[in-house]
Amino acid sequence: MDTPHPEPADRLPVPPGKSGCPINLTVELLGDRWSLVVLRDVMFGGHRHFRELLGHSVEGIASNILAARLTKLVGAGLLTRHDDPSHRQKIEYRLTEAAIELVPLLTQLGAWGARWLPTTPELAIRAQLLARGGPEMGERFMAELRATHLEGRPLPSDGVLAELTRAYERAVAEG
Amino acid sequence: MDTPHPEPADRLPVPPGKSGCPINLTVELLGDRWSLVVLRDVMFGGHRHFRELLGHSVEGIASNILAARLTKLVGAGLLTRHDDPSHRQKIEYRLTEAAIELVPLLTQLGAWGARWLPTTPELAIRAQLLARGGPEMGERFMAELRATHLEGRPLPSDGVLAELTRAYERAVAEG
DNA sequence: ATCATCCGATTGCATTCAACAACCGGTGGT
DNA sequence: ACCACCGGTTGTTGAATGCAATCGGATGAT
Repeated sequence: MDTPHPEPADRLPVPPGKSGCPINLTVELLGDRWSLVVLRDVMFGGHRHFRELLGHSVEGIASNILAARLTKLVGAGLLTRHDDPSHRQKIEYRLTEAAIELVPLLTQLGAWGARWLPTTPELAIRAQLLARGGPEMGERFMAELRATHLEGRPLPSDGVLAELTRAYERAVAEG
Repeated sequence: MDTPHPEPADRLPVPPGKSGCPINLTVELLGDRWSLVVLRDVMFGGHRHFRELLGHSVEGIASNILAARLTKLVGAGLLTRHDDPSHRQKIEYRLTEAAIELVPLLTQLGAWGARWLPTTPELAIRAQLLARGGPEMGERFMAELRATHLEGRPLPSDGVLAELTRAYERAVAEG
């Protein structure tokens, strides 16, 4: 659980004998079976609690893996832990700015998968819609995420996420 | 080594009991410690042979892992194997169109890493340059890769890759 | 006060994956 | 004949992952 720093400012802490290549370091941090899937569920699914993430994910992550990933992501500065007023031992996980800036990456990931892999059509629609929206749509989405995760404001019902969700539900209804 | 099909056209082979989410399927395929690093070395390093990939990578992949990844990537339709005329048992690995279309993803990966992780400054420069070039630069780079990997033409000395390499070497010399 | 339920995890166990080092047979140049 | 090079393979070890069962504390209804 050695964590890279979450601060973009300080350069040159320099890795010991490792690589230092941006692609390699990112893969080292996020290149496993679950990290990005968990972040996807927090971003697009709006799930902020352990049980939500455990159950509502389509893939069925094991609870020990989820716990390990959450700890790692918090340590890496991609998630923050907060007490939930409604239940003393309930914990809320929120995205940090670093995680929110993964939106373009997740977008590309989804777009590529929708293009080259045998995806479920209804699920592919969201990815395609977001990719087709371009950087402008990505920025709007990131602004929404900042508002809800960083400033605690409610999600707009006319926002990007709402639009994506509606498109998905429409596809499910039609299909 | 069960491989998803490399054809974008045929939809609806539908995964058996799995997920179907574009992000999840892409993570399932590429979300490990080495797959993207190998592709990075083929794309940016121009390495097409086993020994090159084994030695010239900064990270030092083990030979058995490299062999396994190459087989997997070929099976997944991201690389193709070709005999090398210069040596009967030399094998050349070339990028496919599917792999070339990972350029935007690799770009985002590098940009995010350069922004949020303790990268080596000289290596970060390439990532930042490519990201700053936007989709237009990405397209030019992809065109270069198609020319060399798909059509067998030589790399232009005034191309994107040459420019990135020069920027890197300049940074090394100055630093 | 009791009890079922929900909360974020933890434990134990089996399987898979990655790292490391040694080695293989075929090839090509000298 | 020699030897460096070619794309791998083999064997071993420790780490990561997947799965099922379970934990102790908190909560709410009865």
